[in-house]
Amino acid sequence: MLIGEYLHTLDSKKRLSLPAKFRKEVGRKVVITRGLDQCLFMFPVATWRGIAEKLEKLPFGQADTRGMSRFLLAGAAEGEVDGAGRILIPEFLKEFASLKGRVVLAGVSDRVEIWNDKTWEEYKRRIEKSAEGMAQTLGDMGIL
Amino acid sequence: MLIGEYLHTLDSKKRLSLPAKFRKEVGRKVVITRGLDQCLFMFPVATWRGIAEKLEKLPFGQADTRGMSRFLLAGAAEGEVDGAGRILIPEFLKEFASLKGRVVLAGVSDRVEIWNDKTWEEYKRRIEKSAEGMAQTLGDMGIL
DNA sequence: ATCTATTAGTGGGATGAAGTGGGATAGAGA
DNA sequence: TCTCTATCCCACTTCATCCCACTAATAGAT
Repeated sequence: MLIGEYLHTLDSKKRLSLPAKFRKEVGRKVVITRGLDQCLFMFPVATWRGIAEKLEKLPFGQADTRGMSRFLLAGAAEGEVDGAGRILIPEFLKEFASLKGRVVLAGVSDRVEIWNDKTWEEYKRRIEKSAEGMAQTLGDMGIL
Repeated sequence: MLIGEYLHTLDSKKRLSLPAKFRKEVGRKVVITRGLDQCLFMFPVATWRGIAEKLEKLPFGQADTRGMSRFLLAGAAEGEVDGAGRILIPEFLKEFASLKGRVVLAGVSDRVEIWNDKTWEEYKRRIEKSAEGMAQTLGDMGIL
C-alpha cells in the first residue's frame, strides 16, 4: 500500500529518487505514464501488465479509443530503479508534467503520482475547498 | 510490449534508427504501412501476418472494407533492420506521412507508429484536451 | 539526552552504449 | 557502361548508467 507525500528533487540528469518507503513495494522495474490532471503515474510492472492487457484489447478502428491507446501507451515508459533508488524521467514526460527541480511524489494505493510541486499545492488547495461536498458523496457511497 | 515516445531523425539516406528499447521486441524483419491519422504503422513480421490474415477474411463485396484492405496491403513495404538498428523508409511512405528530418516513433502495444514531429505534437495536444472525458471512459472500462 | 552507526537523498565523474552522419563498395536498372 | 541507391563500415557526439562521495536525517546504544 503506497501512501504518503514526499518532496524530492529532479536533478540535472533527469533522475528522481524514490522515497525509501516506496522502494520495497515498487520493486526494480516500473512503468511511468501520463496521468490525469497534469501529473504522472508510476506503476510497478506487475500492476502495469493488468492495465496494458485491457488497453491492448481496444480496437484501433475507432478514432476515440485509438487516441486513448496512444495517450496511455505511447505516453508510457519502462524504467529501472538504479542502485541508489532512482528512476530516469524521459524528457517528454518531464515536459508533460512540467517537472523541474522540486517534485512531489504521492502514494495513491497502487500507484505513485509524480507532480510539479506548485501544481500539487494548488491542486491540494482546490481539493481541500471541495472536501465538504466530497465527504457528502463518500458518505452517500457508504465509504465514510 | 512496445511503449514510449522517441524523437529521432530521418537522415538524407532515408534511414531511421529504431529506439534501442524496441529492437529486441521488433526483431530484424518488419512491415511498414500507411497508418491512420497521417502516420505510418510498423509491425514485426509475425504481427503483420496476423493482420494480413484478418484482412483477407474480410467480405470482399463491401466497398469500404475493400478500400481498407487496399489501403493497408498495397501500402505495405517489407524492410530489414540493419546492423546499426536502422530501417529504410520507402519514398512513397515518407511522402504519405510527410516525414523529413525530425520524426517521432511511438510504441503502441504491438506496433510502432512513425509520425512527422509537428503532426504528432498537434495530435497530442488535441488528445490531451479530451483527457477529462477519457478518464470517465477509462473508469467505465475498469482500466484505472 | 548524547553520541555513534547506518540509511536516505543528492551531486558529479567515468565508462559504455545509442543515435547520427558520411565514405566506400556492390548490385540493380537505364 | 554509367548512374543511382541500398548496404556495410567506421567515426563522432551525446546521453544513460554505474560508481563513488558528501551531507542530512534517522535509529540504536549507552
